[in-house]
Amino acid sequence: MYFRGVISQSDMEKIDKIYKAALELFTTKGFHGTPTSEIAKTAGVANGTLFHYFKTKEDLINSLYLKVKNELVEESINGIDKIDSIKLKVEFLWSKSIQWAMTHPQKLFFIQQYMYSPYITTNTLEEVDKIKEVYIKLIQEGIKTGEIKDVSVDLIYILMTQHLFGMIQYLIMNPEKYHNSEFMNMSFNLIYDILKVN
Amino acid sequence: MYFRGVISQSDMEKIDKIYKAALELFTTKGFHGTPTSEIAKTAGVANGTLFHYFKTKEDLINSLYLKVKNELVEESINGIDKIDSIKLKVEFLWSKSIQWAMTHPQKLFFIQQYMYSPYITTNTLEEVDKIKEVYIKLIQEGIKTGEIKDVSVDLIYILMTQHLFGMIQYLIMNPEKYHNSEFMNMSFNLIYDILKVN
DNA sequence: TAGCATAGAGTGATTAGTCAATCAAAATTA
DNA sequence: TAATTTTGATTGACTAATCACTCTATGCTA
Repeated sequence: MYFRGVISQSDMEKIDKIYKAALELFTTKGFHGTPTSEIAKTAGVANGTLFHYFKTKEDLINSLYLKVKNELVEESINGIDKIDSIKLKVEFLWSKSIQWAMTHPQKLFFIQQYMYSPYITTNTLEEVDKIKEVYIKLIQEGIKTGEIKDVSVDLIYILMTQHLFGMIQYLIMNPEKYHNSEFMNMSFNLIYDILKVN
Repeated sequence: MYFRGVISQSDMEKIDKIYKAALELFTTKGFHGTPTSEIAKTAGVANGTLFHYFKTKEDLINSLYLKVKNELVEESINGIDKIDSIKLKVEFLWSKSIQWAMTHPQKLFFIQQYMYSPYITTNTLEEVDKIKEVYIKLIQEGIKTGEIKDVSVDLIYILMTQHLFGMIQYLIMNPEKYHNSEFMNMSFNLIYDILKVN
């Protein structure tokens, strides 16, 4: 987001409306498929107002990504320091991420859509590695204590993330499983069995 | 692809040149970022020729996807019937897929780019379920014989695919590991340990 | 009244797709 | 075989539409 000066309450409301409209339209019609004019119209502001808050369309896309991804990070991390065991910490992150994705499926889809688009700038990518850091530290700690296999940290991180995405994909198609605690328990063990030292 | 009449050798050559140019440009500049005019220019044909073979730009994108995905399917499946054990069959598919991805990283990137874009039509998706069928049958057989865990077939399929994508992502970033057979062996066991009944 | 937010018509650039003209090769005729 | 006609591929200038972004006039608030 691009802005010079103090951001007032009414600014924030307007910006939020633009974000909301953009998220809705991007996920249903794609980045290219949504003209800025339609975003403005859906948000209930004039075309010019959109460009008052965002330098370009690309700026809007990148800002929205940062906002959404940040939301995911905050909600997943919040409260983790109260937990002691490494396994429980990993499980905490795991279930919080799933919880977030199940309550905001559109936002998850946006993240994926963005990740595989040519809009990503190294700049944006770097800003977002907070959650990766948390995972990486956990994994490293686990390797040190001997709880987690001594395999490349990067590999473990990628596999966890991909496994998580897969599980969410399945849950979105079979939402009743999400409320089946036996299933959810098993689903975590499926991935943790890979990581843990037998 | 859209065409009326017999497709000659020279047609195929032209079409291939268009596909090649499109793949190159789409993966580096995105679907929206590449004008059809540039595809035609790169392919060395006139603008009108492109539209002679493909009804619309979207038709080109979808056709290219089908072609690439089909290539992956064919190369992964070819020879699998000579193998007996289920585990070895799964491993065969697994390593063939990785092999293909490592020799055609651009095509893999295109597949992912497409999967998370709004160009997918149900039509296209259905046409592409051939490889899924092979996997699904293998999994079902494995469940019946007791070799594979009795979990939802769809879930197992999604997890395998995601795990595979993750592994490829890692290998592309660390290509030296691809030639390390100890690593490659371990990488397969990582996923098979999830599936197999202990 | 000063200063910033908002509006929305306007602009210039871009692009998917068209179409009438051209060309090459195959088919037909002499 | 040579001349002529037919067929369909190929071309690229052109068009109609779209879109990101600008700009100036107006509104609002402190």
